[in-house]
Amino acid sequence: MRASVCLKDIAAKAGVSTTLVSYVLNNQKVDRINKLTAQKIRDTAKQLNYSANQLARGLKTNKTFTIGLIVSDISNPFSANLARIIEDEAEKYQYTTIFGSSDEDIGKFEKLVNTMVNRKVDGLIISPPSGSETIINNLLQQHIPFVLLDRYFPSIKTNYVALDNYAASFNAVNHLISAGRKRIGMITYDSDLFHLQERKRGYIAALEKSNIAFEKKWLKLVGIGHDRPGIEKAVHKLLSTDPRIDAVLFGSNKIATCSLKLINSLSVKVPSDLAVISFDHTEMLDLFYSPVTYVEQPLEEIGQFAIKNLLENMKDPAAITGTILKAKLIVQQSTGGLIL
Amino acid sequence: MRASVCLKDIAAKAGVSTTLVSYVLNNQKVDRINKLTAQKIRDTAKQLNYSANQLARGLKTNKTFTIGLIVSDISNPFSANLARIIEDEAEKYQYTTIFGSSDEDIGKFEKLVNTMVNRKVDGLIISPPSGSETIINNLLQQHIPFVLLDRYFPSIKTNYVALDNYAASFNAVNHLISAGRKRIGMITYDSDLFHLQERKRGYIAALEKSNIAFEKKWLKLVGIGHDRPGIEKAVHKLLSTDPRIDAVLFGSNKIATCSLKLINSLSVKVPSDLAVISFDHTEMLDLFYSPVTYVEQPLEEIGQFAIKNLLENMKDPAAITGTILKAKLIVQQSTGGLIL
DNA sequence: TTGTACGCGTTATCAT
DNA sequence: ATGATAACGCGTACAA
Repeated sequence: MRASVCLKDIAAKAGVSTTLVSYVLNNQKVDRINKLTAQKIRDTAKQLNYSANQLARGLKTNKTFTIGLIVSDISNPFSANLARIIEDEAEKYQYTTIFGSSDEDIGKFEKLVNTMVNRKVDGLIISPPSGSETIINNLLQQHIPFVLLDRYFPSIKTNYVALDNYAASFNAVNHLISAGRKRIGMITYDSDLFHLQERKRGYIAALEKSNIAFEKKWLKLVGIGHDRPGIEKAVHKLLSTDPRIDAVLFGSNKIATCSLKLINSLSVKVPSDLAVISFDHTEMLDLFYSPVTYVEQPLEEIGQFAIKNLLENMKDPAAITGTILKAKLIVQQSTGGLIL
Repeated sequence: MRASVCLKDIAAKAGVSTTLVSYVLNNQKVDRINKLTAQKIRDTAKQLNYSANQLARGLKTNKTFTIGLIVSDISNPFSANLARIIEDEAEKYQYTTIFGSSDEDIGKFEKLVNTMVNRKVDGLIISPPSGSETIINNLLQQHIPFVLLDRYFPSIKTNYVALDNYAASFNAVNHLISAGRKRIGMITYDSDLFHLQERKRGYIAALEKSNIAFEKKWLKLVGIGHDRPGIEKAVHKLLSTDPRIDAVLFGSNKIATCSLKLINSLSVKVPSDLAVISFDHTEMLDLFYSPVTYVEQPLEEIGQFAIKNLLENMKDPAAITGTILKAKLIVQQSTGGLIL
């Protein structure tokens, strides 16, 4: 018992060759085929409920209509939202998406890349972890189309879609300063990833621009994995600075969620004691007792550009596009003006 | 230029047949192959950085090591968390996951199923939308291994992993009653999906058991899509019942999030005016001004059973397992006792 | 150890 | 103007 009907079955039933069946069902050589024959083929195909084996087709055509998506963790709302947009966008062009989570682990990441390449995905959309330059360069050498997502390596010429993290951070901190804050802290990841460096750079630049002397104790770095204890320690340390900080920028939605949970259980009041801003939106921010100002990434655009750049790169290997998008600061109560 | 090195390249370079290369690299017929030859093959394979074309292998072996996951919306935290668990669990057995979101749309759903079947996934994990019985029956007829996730059809004998939604709902409402609530509302989806019916049934049964006469105006049904206006209308209606309800059970995390946002902006106080319980956990619930009691689904277990049942069904087509798991009620402040 | 057919769909080439 | 033959993509499995 074969699993499903194949071209041969249709050919046999319709009394023609598989060649003809293939041509008809793919609308090729339309003018050379007798219309009645064509109709008969179409009818039997429908009757047998035929649909092509994509494995065989892919093997022959070297085209699988599959896109590989590698994020750091699909369960993170940021990734999940992006995945959904990419899925929809890919579907518009008949592509199916396969995915994997790297957990920022270079070993897992490499394995995922290899798996997807061996499955002959037509292209990859990748959030590369720290230290993955070699792997990315390999992809380039193998002429495998891909787009870096959310992050990129300035030293490597690739497609990428990312945020202007410097500006996003700069504007967020600037907003805090405009609201009268003077001692502004930041909790972000201890990582050499460029986009995270940019967030840090924007933070410090905004302070400098307003002649606020940056103090090292205001900047706390935490592990990029699931470093809940690290984040909680950072919050405690920031809250025991003397004089105490009056504002803080969280470098990611995870950091924000974890920190706000802790802050919620302490006697610190937002925004009177402490103004807070988060990177990325989650529902939680709107439902915090003092709805939280946040840096909104244009997820739709990011996803759309990722697919667009990827498709272009698949058509033309020389088409390499770096896309930088701007964030939007959504101001809510958590950064309300100081009562001086 | 061929994309990547294939068996033939190794065979040529090592001066042996492709057959031998295949055997060696797959550790077959180990005892019949000259160890030196084997080593030479392994060396050249490594040297050329060979890895097998999974398309070709799958075509021949009828095994792709791919699992298809269809949820209603991958960006929903419930689905995203489950997806992550399933991804990890599948990876333990070398399976790659491809995914798709149905948006509870039967057309989209059917298309996703077909796409995945044509890609010769070894099995499917599916959250079926309402009205998909025919499609599910087709899968059974085609002997395609699958497991229904989160939902199932009592009328069809399939693998499934689901929650005891009746008990979950019953216990939640019972908890409200124990906390002194007398007029308990529920907002849930207007759907004939069994698991949602069960939630409703549990709610009503709990009222009856405590001799509370159920009133129709306490139960509000909203669209299963993205029905924000419907949910908001339901909240308003529930809050204008007279005498006003003193508790409400939200039938999903989406309903909870949307409702709580609205409630947050009104003058209703949780839990003194209104006790609330949500289905499924999201961070938001912990950060609501009165942390929200919720029905916790054992996501890990659900995901693990899904893969386990699927793998068993793949080995033995006769192995059909229905798994029902119990929810846990996580009590927080939002259901605090009434001050009488 | 090796040749070769096979899985299935595509397509260049050949035949009426 | 219509249609069929056969090679091919790549890895596997069985006969030789």
